[in-house]
Parts: sequence; C-alpha cells; structure tokens
Amino acid sequence: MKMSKLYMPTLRETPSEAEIPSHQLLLRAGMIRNLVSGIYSYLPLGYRVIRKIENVVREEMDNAGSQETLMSAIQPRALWDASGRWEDFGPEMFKLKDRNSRDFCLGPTHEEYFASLIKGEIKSYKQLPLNLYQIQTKYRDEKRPRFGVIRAREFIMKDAYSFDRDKEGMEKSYKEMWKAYDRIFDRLKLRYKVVEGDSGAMGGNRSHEHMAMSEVGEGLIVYCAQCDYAATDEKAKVVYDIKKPDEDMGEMEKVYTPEVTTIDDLVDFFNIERSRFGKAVVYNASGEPIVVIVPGDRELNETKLCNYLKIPEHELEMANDEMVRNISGADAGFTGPVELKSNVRLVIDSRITNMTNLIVGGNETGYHLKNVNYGRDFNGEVVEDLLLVEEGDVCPKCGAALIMDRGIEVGNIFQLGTKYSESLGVNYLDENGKERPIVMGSYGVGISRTMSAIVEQYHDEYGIIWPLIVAPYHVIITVINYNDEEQRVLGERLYEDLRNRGLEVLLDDRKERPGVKFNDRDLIGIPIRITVGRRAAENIVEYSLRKDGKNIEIEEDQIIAKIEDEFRKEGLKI
RNA sequence: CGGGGUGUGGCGCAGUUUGGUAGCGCACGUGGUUUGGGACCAUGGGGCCGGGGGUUCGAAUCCCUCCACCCCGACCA
Repeated sequence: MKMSKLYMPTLRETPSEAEIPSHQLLLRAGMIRNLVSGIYSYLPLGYRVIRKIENVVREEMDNAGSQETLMSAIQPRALWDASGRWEDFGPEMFKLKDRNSRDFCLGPTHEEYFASLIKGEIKSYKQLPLNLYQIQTKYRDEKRPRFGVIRAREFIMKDAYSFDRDKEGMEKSYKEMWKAYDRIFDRLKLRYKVVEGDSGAMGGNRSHEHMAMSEVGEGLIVYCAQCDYAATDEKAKVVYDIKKPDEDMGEMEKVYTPEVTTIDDLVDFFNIERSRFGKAVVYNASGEPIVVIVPGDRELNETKLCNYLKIPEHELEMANDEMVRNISGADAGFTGPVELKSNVRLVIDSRITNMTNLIVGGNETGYHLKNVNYGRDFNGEVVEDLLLVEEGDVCPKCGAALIMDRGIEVGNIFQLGTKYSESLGVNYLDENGKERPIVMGSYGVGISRTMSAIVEQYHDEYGIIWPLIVAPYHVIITVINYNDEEQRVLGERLYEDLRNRGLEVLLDDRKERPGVKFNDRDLIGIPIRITVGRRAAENIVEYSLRKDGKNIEIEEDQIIAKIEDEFRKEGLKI
C-alpha cells in the first residue's frame, strides 16, 4: 500500500476522552474511531489488525476441530424466555421490537441460539461430539463503557459451543479449548494467566478466564506465589480461619455510641482491633431486605452472595437508608444481627460462628452491643465463604501467600452442563435408545479487546509496537525524500520486490518531511522499517526494528535475509 | 443508577466571572523556500459556540430545560 493513498487519519494530539495508552494510541494511530459511547469503527489499519487476530483464532479453532459458522446477531425473545435469561440477563441486553411489536434482542452471546440450532438435527450419540464457532459482533448495553474497545457496547467476539453426550466428553472438549486458547494467546505474544472464574450469568459450574496482564485491566486476580492456583477476585476462595478464642462468653451489653457508624469509628471508640466487630451489610434483593454479617476486618464478596441467593447480580443492590431503618429500626450505621425486625433474612459468613464476644450494631440509633455471640444471641443462614479475597491471603491449594494483580479478560471458557439443552429440549439418543440432554460448553475470545490488550503490553512513549504476527503491515519503506529520483526509484523497486515475496508492505511515498514519516511509523507500530535515504545511489538502505530502535546500514541484497531472520525469530515464515 | 466534570472549526484549547456579535496552536487549500526525527514565509477556506426555550436593545457569556461525552463510585453499616 502506498501511504499517499492510505486512509490513516493520525492525530498529533491525544483526544481528551481517552485515558489509557491503548485507547489513546489506537485513536491517534488512526486505527479506530468512536461513534457513540462504547461503539467504535475500525479504520483500515485497525481492521487489518483485527483480521490478523481473527485469523490466528480461526486457525487454532479449526485445528482444535471446531467448525466455523455465522449466526444472526438478532435473536427472538422466545429463545431467551426458554432459558429464563430474557429476565436474568437484565438491562445489559439490547432489546428491540419489530413492526409487529415482537421482542428481539441484539445477541450478547449465543448459547440459546446454538442449542436451538442443533436441536432436532443432532439425534444420535454417533453425531457427537460437535464443536461450532463463529466470529461475530456482540452487543451488551454496558453500565459504563470505558477504555475504548476494552469495555464496549458493541464488540467482536469469537464464540464457540461444544456439544457432548456426557460430562466426561464435555470436560475433554473443555480441555481442548483451553489448550487452543493457550496457543492463541501464545501466538499473539500476550503475557497472560489462566484463572478460575465465576460462571455468573452463563450458568454451569466450572469456568476459566485467560487474563492478559495489564495494570489497566478491569479484572482483579489473585495467584499463588508457590503453586499454580489462580482465580478472579470474585471466585477466589478465602481461607481465613478464626480460632475460637480462649475466652468465655460475656454478658451482652448495650453501649452508647453516638456518631459512631463506621468500622473505623468503632475501632477508635472501643480501641479494639477490627476483627472483633461484626459488620452488617444491608442489601435490597429485588425488594427483599437481606442483612449479611461478615467479620469487621473483611469485605463482603457480592458475587458469592448472589450465588448463594441464586439471583443474578443486577438484582442485588445496596439497601437505601429507608429500607435500613425499616428493618433495623435505627439509622444506617447501627444495624446488627440481634433482634432485627421479623422476616428479615440474616445471612452469616461462617467465620462469625467462631467469633466470641462480638461488637455489633444495636438496631437502635446511637447504640452498639458488645459480648454478642452467634447461637446464643442470634441465628441465621450460615454460609461457608462470603468474603472477598485480599492480597496476602492464604492459598487454598498450598497455603502460601496470594498475590494480587490486574488483567484484561481476553478469553473465557465455561462448562455449561445441561442448562441450555434441558431448557430448550436439546436431546440425543444413546446406545440404548434412551433420550438424554446434550452436555454443552461455551468458549469466548474477545477479538477487539485483544487488540487493545496487545497495545497495552506493546507500546512506548512514541506509539504502538505491534508483534509481527498482528502488525497491519510487516514492513514500511520510508523514503526520505520522494523528490529525489534515486531514492524514489529504489524505494519503488524494493516495494515491488518485497510484495512479490508475499510481504505486506507500506511505501511511505508522501511528500512529508522525514520527521513526520518517522513519527507516523513509530505511532502505527510497523515492526520492520527500511529507510531509503542519502545512500540510495549506492543501493544502501537502513534496516530498523520498531521494538529495539537500532538502525543499521545494509546493502539492498541483504534485505530479504534480514527480514527472513526476523520472521524466524518471531516463529513465522514469509 | 448516584456524584463530579466537559461540550467553542478535524484535534488540543482560550474566551463565560464582569453580556457588545468569536480567537489561538496544530491540521487543511494555494504560492514559494526547504528536506535524515512532527520546517518556514505569505495567503486562504472552514464554526447552528451541544439542542430547545427564556431574560435583554443585544447572549458563547445570565436563567430554565433537554441531550451527549468523560471521570469517580456502585465497597458499606
């Protein structure tokens, strides 16, 4: 491509709406543009990167035995009613009506769709296993789109679905997809960790996420310094044993504590460590008040609470002051487990049952209770683990300390089980002629998000540094002065030569000053630069890699060998 | 959804407090001089000042209202 013709609207200055490097650079490099909040356009260079990522994903999915398809982005409500997710998915689903007022949605994911697709077509165990995928645009009306293409309302996703006759088959499919994902992200040169995830809105039991490590990542993960344990903060099991102290139960006592409403205030007031308090958190679960008690030095994990309550996360919110007053009879800040108003669900983290002589809210404005004990003074639904993991917590697998980090979720694999096949009636006949539900898995790769994740890991102060495998072009020929006959002739000759060898080449034939050309190249991140300049008459050019910035003079006939060498180092062939 | 902020030419911004009919840098067109890390001179084009309503002789500026975008939060008993 000759750059004088390339649609590449680069920006000198950083658009003010972009906060993180990948968003800024993709905008500045003329790769993406914003339409409205959370919705983006891919310009020529950016779309080439997208297609490169897609192709890596395609190759590895095909290698893993999955078959590519393409479904509609529009889905009828009936499909979602069958699984119950028309309601469960909540406000994140883009909903629309046709001219006859029939409900549709723009697909946020396609479990129901694929399940119904094969329903009736797959009749025998002999046709299983089956694995289908697509690369398609997905729609989720995010609460708060941000970080450009990382959390967008419209995004490109590869989604795959496996169909097996039993759990063992599904687990095998799952492992194969896991391996395929490892290969995909290895080839894309991402630093990543695979962590246990919460299966959330997808249903099913096990899931893992491929997290591209990045300090701007939205996903918090913990991993073990010693063993291979790794999980999202939502999922991580909290090992936090409280030994029953060697202490007798004291007599419950009301203490006047005006203006003391937070744990910090209480610590100051009583001069006792945080762990001696019972923290009451009041939620509103679709109108039903729920009081949760956790140790005062720990935070509650809302995902775990939702899983226990068996409700989707969007149905859980903090109770407002009015609701708090209704259930406790006191202002917010004085809620406790003892003598709540009747019919309030009280949910208790199991550690509370091992704590003696707690201090809790008194359910009376201005008062707390001390020497409160589970079993004697209050009872409730005890849940083993409702806590949010913290750095330094004990690894549930080996006991070493956990480390916390951030990542961008680029891949996610789920063992779905029979949730969708049962609700949609997707069955097969086994050897005995018995009808059984198909066991499903689903597997996603965020294509557009992966592009951002790569930029987050591969950039410097001047711009993007694309790994060769996803670079929009392999080579850029920078002709210093296009009015110089010798430079122009050599540049065009190289351009033809390299293209004839199957390389993707940009020829910077613009009538710009050299500084502009160099800066644009650095910004758009083309891995290999051939500079045609003052020694063009001798057929000597310069060879430079974006990733190290070194610039060396070489003869024209050495160019191919150098490029081949670089491809080899990146594990690629021309 | 709650809180905060911002909307002025393609991008980055000033002007708003104290109303008087829109400006700077970059980018863009033309002519010229330049040409190895974002050139210079000259000249030119481009703006419903986010939308609507109001106050006023007069509104980018004051008031009301709507919209959009960004940031923070959704963690607290």
